[in-house]
Parts: sequence; structure tokens; C-alpha cells
Amino acid sequence: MTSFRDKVIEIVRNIPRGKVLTYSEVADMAGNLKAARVVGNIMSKNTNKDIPCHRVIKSDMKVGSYNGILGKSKLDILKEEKVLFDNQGKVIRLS
DNA sequence: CAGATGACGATCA
DNA sequence: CTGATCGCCATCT
Repeated sequence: MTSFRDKVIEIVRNIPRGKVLTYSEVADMAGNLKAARVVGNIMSKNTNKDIPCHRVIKSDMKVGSYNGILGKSKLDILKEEKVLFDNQGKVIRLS
């Protein structure tokens, strides 16, 4: 059966390069708006490099945490993906 | 099955 | 803006 976890995995896996989604957005798409925390919990235990878990940020637009499976900090990876940041370390979306 | 956990979120100081 | 507190919920042990 498709657990909440599986949906989250699939959603995150489909995030295109250079784009980011918030934990609450992913949680919402997976079926539970209030489960943003669960999304993070799942990502933290996921070690599959096939999943761009670094493209998931907080609803505040701050990067949040990262397990470092790719050997780089989340912030650096996003910068490599051409994602823009302001002086407060927040992500700037190009609408 | 029950309790603990945490890559979060909103609110208050 | 920064930091602390409380609330939320699927997973893990």
C-alpha cells in the first residue's frame, strides 16, 4: 500500500533541478498539510541519492537541515542548482 | 501495541 | 530578526 512515506518519496523525487518545495507543501501534496514534520523525519532516514531531498526547504524559505548524503551542505547544493538566496539565508523563488 | 522521535510550523517575547 | 515554547503526526524501536 502507498504509505504517506512512499508518497513523499515520490513527490520529492519529481522535484526538477533548480526548483524547491517546502516541507509543508510536500506534506500537503502527500495528503496531510500538518505533517510537515513527518516529511523531514522521513528524509532524515532516507539515504537514497536518487532523491533530491536537498530541494525541500522550510516554509520560512530557510534551508533547514540536511543529512549530507551527497557530501555537501544543503545550502551549497542549492546554490549549485542556481537557486537564489537573500542576505538572511532565505531562498528566493522566481515565481 | 505504546512510547519516543524529529531535515517542521505558528506564535510570543 | 533571533530564540524559546507548544502543537502536530507518521515512523521507528
